[in-house]
Amino acid sequence: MRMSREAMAQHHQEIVTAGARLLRERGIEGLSVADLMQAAGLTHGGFYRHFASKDAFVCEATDAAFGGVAGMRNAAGPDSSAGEQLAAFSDFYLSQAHCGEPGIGCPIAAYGAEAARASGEVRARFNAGVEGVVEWIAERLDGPEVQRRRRAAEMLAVMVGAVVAARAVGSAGLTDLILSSARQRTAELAAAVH
Amino acid sequence: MRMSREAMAQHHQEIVTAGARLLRERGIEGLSVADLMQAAGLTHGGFYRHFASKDAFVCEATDAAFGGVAGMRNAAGPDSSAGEQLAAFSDFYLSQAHCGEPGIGCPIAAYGAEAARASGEVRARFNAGVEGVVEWIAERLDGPEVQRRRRAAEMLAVMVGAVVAARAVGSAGLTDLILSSARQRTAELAAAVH
DNA sequence: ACTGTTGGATGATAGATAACATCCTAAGAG
DNA sequence: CTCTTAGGATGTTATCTATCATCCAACAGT
Repeated sequence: MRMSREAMAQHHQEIVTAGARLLRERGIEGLSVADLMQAAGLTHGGFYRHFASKDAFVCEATDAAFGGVAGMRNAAGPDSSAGEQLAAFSDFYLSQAHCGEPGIGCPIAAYGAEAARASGEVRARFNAGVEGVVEWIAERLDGPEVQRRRRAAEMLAVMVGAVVAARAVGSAGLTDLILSSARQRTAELAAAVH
Repeated sequence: MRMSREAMAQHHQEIVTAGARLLRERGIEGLSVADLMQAAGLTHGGFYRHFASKDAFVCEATDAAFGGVAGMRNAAGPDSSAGEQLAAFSDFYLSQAHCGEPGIGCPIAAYGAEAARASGEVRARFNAGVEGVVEWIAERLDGPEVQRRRRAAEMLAVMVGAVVAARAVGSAGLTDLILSSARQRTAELAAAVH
């Protein structure tokens, strides 16, 4: 059943979109090609007309997931001040909502550990993604370039670690403690901005 | 080939020890029962004489892995000051060595994200493990109980996030930036100790 | 006899291919 | 420019092989 060029592109898009979510929900090894294609409304056989391998799909879906992070960064709107943008970003990142819905959240927290043992291509996408986040944060901080990057990296680390730890523990009290202490630190870091 | 009672206990111990390492190296879904038993010097068939299920094994191995973290915390020796103990812990945690050898490192950074979607039993072990680390750090900080726990939670978060992010990116420069900025922050946090 | 180990069996599921049906697209004829 | 047609792109179903967790019967040391 050959489809039109647009239909094909749309299917590709749907696979990547659904995949970017499922990848964050279930991890790389936890997501099967069959489940992925079913989520996209297709059957598993057609997968390899869109991707050379599962790994190639993971690369594309990872890019899409980091693109979602970019959207999350712009939640405060482009007209807001740097401080407001940072606050909106870290507030959402460190929210219970983000912890509860990994599928729409940060790929680093969702499957960064798995990506560390993935192919070089996947790691390259993560490298670019992490670099992008650090740069975006650094642009919104004050001070000399080097210090801004250092503080941006620290901010990313607290956020990622807090969400990973908060998701791993079951107790609500511990989750709150971790998230709120991280929120406090990100607020401090973002305090001195232009 | 029946073995003595001690040999049986020793085998159990070997499975758990080898498993605690492999679990951190490959993740829960990335580790097969057959590989695990082979690493322990046994064949796959006997696994279920030691554990009711793979999940039960993951629980025990997770406890063992957190036990390894406790050993890592005592690297500075019990005679050192609180500040020295904290510094030794965070210095190792945020070292290239720890990033390069997940098998002997922190289970939260290694498979915390996977644990978040694991069974309630596994999550309970993580809860206890994380609580233990936070408590250990908090005991070595100064100030009122509540603030100590907050700072301890923040410290754990930066460390976990830094290692997860550092492992996920390939570039040495980015890894260094992340680890060193986290080291700087843990040093600040540990500065005011008794 | 009991119990832990072995090696193999089992059924499920994984990623990846193949044969086949469909029908879009581009090239050439008029 | 329009119509036709050959060829290839795209999706479906069925299937392959490997591997997974789990279980079991036979063996062997206590």
